[in-house]
Amino acid sequence: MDNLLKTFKSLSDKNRMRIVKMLQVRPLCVCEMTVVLGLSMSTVSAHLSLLKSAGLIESFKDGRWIYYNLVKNPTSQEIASLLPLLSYWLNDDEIVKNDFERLKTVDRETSMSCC
Amino acid sequence: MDNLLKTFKSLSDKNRMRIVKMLQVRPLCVCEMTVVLGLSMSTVSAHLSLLKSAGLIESFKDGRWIYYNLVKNPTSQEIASLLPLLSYWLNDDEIVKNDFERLKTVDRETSMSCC
DNA sequence: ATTTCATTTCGTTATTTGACGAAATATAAA
DNA sequence: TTTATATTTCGTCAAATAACGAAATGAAAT
Repeated sequence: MDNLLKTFKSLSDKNRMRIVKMLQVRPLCVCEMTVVLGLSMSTVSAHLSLLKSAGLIESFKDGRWIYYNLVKNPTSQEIASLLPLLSYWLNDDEIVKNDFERLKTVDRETSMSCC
Repeated sequence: MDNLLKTFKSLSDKNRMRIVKMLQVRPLCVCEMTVVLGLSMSTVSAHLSLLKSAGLIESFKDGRWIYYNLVKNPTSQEIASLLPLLSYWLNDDEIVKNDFERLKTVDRETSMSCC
């Protein structure tokens, strides 16, 4: 039960939910998320480590950056069921829509570099 | 987004999850849950009011008692999707199995009365 | 090897949360 | 109407959580 509770807990914070929704768009590095969320890097990093430990996201390295994305192979049936549901949910939410818009302007690799 | 966060938050506490799982068996009054959970009535009452405010459970009166059960008509698509999943999950969990067993012995209306 | 810079870890602080018992409320029985 | 009892509300306290800046870490570039 602890694993499932951890998963729900990781999804019950507004900023972590925004992170999950943003990662449905594309993999992101910490600095990009920092810009969209308006939080400090240490705070975003803590949220990411919590989501990772809950089994919802994973990371890979690209040069000096660490990119995060939603897990490709969930470690539990619960997460495998929740992730698809989460992509249907909240797409009409104003904050989420705004994050999606801002994500377009915050791309480290192209135009507006954030870090 | 706040409603969904509230739903997830209500599901990220061990005792509230045990309550949800117990209510999958049958409607229960506060005193019955108190016995199984080993918590004070005020604590159980607080958990119930949180689950109710999240839209997961509802209540009805029967004499001097107030019975709680899972909502028949969820107020959101999210809850409508989550409730069926929750009945598949955690049925092999030791704590949940133990609660199920104890529920059989704690029936206010028959044999062992708890309150 | 040193510098640079993205990220994580650490220490601190304010807020939220879960627990309790006591008091208040409500409702059925006497 | 008074009594009995199930439930909720209130006040309190300890523990968990989310935020920050500063310092530490790690990996690529010079």
